[in-house]
Amino acid sequence: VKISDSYRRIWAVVKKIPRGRVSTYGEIARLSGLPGQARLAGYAMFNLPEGASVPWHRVVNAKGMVSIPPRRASSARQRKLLEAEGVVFRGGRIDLAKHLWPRRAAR
DNA sequence: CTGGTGACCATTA
DNA sequence: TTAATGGCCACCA
Repeated sequence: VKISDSYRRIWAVVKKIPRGRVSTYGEIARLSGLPGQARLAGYAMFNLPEGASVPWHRVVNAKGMVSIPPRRASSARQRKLLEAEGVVFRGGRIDLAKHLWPRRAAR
């Protein structure tokens, strides 16, 4: 399996997300030095090696929702894992203002 | 090489 | 508020 350098950088950033917090694909891409490549971040999660110590479940889309197609088993698992960490879902969405990592700088 | 796909996103209507 | 649109780009047949 060919693993690109971009994947490694993305995974390294995802590892930094603290328990009980979440980040978005776009944020992860930006923090990985790959601005505008949110889709690549999603691809990197999809292609995670089994058993990798990467908290993939703490990455959601910009709307604060689980972005894995419901037909995939990991979709329900992601929500379960997050709730177990204290992340609150409200109508299928997470309040990013409260759980997003890193915190948005005041603008 | 070309074209289709996707665990995305900001903008516009 | 939701829905469509265009941009993004690695991967694969």
